[in-house]
Order: sequence, then C-alpha cells, then structure tokens
Amino acid sequence: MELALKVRRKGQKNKPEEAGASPSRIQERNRARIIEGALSCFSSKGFKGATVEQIAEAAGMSKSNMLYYYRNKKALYEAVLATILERWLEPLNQLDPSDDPETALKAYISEKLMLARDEPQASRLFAGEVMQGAPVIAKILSGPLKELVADKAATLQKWMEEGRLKAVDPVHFIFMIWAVTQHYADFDTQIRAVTGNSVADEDFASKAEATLHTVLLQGALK
Amino acid sequence: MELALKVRRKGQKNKPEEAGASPSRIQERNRARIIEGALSCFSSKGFKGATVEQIAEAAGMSKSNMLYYYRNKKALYEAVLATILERWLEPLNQLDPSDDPETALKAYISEKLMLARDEPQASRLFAGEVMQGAPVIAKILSGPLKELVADKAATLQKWMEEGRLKAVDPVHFIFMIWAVTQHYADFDTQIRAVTGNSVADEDFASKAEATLHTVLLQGALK
DNA sequence: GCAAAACCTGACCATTTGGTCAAAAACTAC
DNA sequence: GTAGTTTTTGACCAAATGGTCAGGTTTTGC
Repeated sequence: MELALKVRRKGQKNKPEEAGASPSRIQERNRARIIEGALSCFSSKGFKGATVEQIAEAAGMSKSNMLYYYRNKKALYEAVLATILERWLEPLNQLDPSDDPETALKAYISEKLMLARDEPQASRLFAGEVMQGAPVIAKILSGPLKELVADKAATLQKWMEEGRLKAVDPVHFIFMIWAVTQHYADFDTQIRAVTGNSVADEDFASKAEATLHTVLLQGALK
Repeated sequence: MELALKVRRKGQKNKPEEAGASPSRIQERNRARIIEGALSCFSSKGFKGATVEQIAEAAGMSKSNMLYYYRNKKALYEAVLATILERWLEPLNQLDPSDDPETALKAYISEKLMLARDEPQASRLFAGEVMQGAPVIAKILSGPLKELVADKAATLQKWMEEGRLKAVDPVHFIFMIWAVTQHYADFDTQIRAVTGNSVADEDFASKAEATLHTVLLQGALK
C-alpha cells in the first residue's frame, strides 16, 4: 500500500517553502501541527498578540524549527487563513436555483451553524481579520466572494420573482444569515456568560437552530 | 456663568489617576483626546497590536504625557471599554412589557443599527474583547448583562403568552438582533468589499433597516 | 553503508515597545 | 511676581520578540 509516492529525486532540493514538490511525511505532519497551533493562537490572541514562540509550543516544536517551515509570522498567518478560507465560503455554493427555497435555506442555515460549532476558532480568526480591515484577504472578498454573493443573490431574486420568497433585499438577507450563525462562534464567550451554555452543547445548538429556522424562514418565505 | 467651579485648594494635590477630585480643564480635554485615540487604535489593531506611541500620536500628545494620565496600556484599555460599555448595553433597557411588541422591537432594532453606524469602532472594540475571551469585561457579561437579558427575555415571554409574539426562544431572538445589527459595524470591511457600500451610507442603511425589520418582525410577530 | 538532502537545535542579534524618571515649562492662586 | 502645583518633555532602560545562522542529527535514495 502507498507505493511510488516518492517523486523527489536526488539532487533536487525540496525546500519547505516551495510548495511545488511533493512534501515528505514529516513535512506534512509538521505543517499540519503548525497550522493547527497557529489557528489556535491567532484566533484567541490576534496576529500581534500571538507570539511565534507560543505557536511553536502549541505545535509541539521549537521556534527555530517552525520557522524552518514558514519563513516568518506573516507567511504563517497567511497560510492559516488560506487553509480555512475555502471551507468558510464554500457552503454558500450549495444554494441552487432549482432547489426548493425552504429546504435549501434551512440546510444552508444549519450548515453554517454547524460550522460555527465545529470550527469556532476559524470563525474568530476570520472575524478578526475582517475587523482589522482584511489586510490579507481583501482581494478575495472583493473578488471571488463578491461574485459568489452576486450569484446567490440572483438565486434568491429568482425565488422571489417566482413568488416563493418574500421580497426582501437578497444581499442583506445573506448577511443576516452569516451574522446570526457566526455570532454563535464569535461571541461564544458572551453567550456562555449570559446563558451558561454554548453552541458546543447539543441541546443549546438545537434550540439555536430552531430559532434561526423559525425566524429567518418565516420572515422570508411567502 | 460657570462660577465657582474650582474646588481644589492649595496643598491638595490632584494626581490624574485619582478620579476623585474635580479634573482641570486641561485634564478633561486630554483625557477625552486620549480615549478617542485609544478607541481608534485598539479597535483597528487590537490590544496588543496598538502601541502606546501610536495612541499618543492619535491623541496628539507625547507618549510620556499620555502615560501621565493613564498609568499604563492596560489601564487605558479598561478606561476605553468602560467608556463605551454603558452606551453599548443600555438600549436594551427601552424594551418595556407595557409597550406594543412591534413598535418596541422595531425601535430597538433601529437603535442598535444606528449605533453600529455611528460608533463602529466601539462595536469592533467590544467584539474584539469578547472574541478574545472577554478578559476585562467577563464580570459585566455574567453579572449585569446576564440579568438584563433575563429581564428582557421575560418581557418577550410575556408578549408570547399574550399571543402577540410567536413562540420562539427569547434569548436566542435577542442574540439574533445583536448579531445582525452589530454585523454592519464589525464586518463593514467585508460588506464594503462585497457591495461597494457601507452602513455609513444613508440609502444602504435604510435598505438594511428595512430588511432587518421585515425578516425579524415577520419572523417573530404572530 | 554512504553520501546527500532534509530536518532540527540553541545561541545569538536587532528592533520594538511598555514604562520610568528627573527636570523643564506652563499654569494657578494669591 | 512668586511660590506651589500641574503638565509636558526627552532621555533612558529592561523585557519581549521576530528572525538569523552555523552546525549537528536524522532520514532518504541508492
């Protein structure tokens, strides 16, 4: 099993910075650890607040070794963002014009809420990046994301014209869904303080999901 | 006009740290400048990311002089948070059991949205503090805020029992209002990138307000 | 087994940064 | 004007931190 995986040849250096060549087992493992540790640190302390030493410790290796894999702090930060970005924006894609609006929206809301539950750190990192003016991901927001939103807004618009959805501004409606679902990750501390519970708790998550479904769908469906 | 304002006497030192004695004109002015500059810096760069030098510059004075008014960075951060906190949590108070639910909720949503428009930096600072685990305001969240939410949840509950509001979880409904309104401040960068507009723009704010009213109220009213 | 490459380490350094302090300047009350 | 107080400054410092580097260790391909 797993034969012929080594493509690298002698005399062909494979510096870890260059993503081209196939990474070794060690590299894969360490890269994953580093990203994980960095996500944890960056999301809870911000870019400046997280130190490379802390991240290295969270990743279970020395600072020097970590810097062997990622040139510097900024490159590491960008790598973490790149890792979470796709998964973060992707779910919106599942909205299809040929779907039943109620079913599709319900599923989308649930998926976003589960994402907030399962990856709260990613949510917070993303939020932090945007709140600081999105210095790293600005182009993605005004490029691919903008197009994606335009596309899905058109889908909502179509449903409205078919009389299956109330006439509300589709873009603002999308923002509403993002806001209420991500809130459960980003403001988890506040929610814990106020309710004693968190979206990590199954019953609480169900209650949240039910409320979002009721309000958003009854508020939007015709 | 403005007679007899000087209460201080000779031989009675008035160190700026002590909030007791009446502050001088200069002190009042400088304190205000500092808080303003600090809010701007902290909200856009986070606690660690903002340097005392930058804050001092934003406040239009030397670092040393700023530290004459606030012992250290942490004290300054706490002062900024204290300044915005009351205004931030207060609006919820206007929900009164004797109000008409539709009118009251509409007004509350609008007020929160206007707050996001007028004080986006405060919103972002608050969000950042909570996202990092609310190290400074934890006690306020689990104390006064928790009580306030419990009280207002009871108000919503009463409206539900009177059949004037759909039976949804009142606490989650409050969270929804917070989430969608603050989103316009906290994610302003993303909203700008995607739509080209911001809640700072009047027409855009109206559109947002209308959408929030429609969805949240139609989703909650009976 | 033996290069060569990949991986890892600890010592080291330059810079940034929060904060101190002594003394000068400006203001206030009389 | 002058003495006492408040305000302001700039020089200074210690700690933290991001990053480098020379060299050691392990792994890999053959």
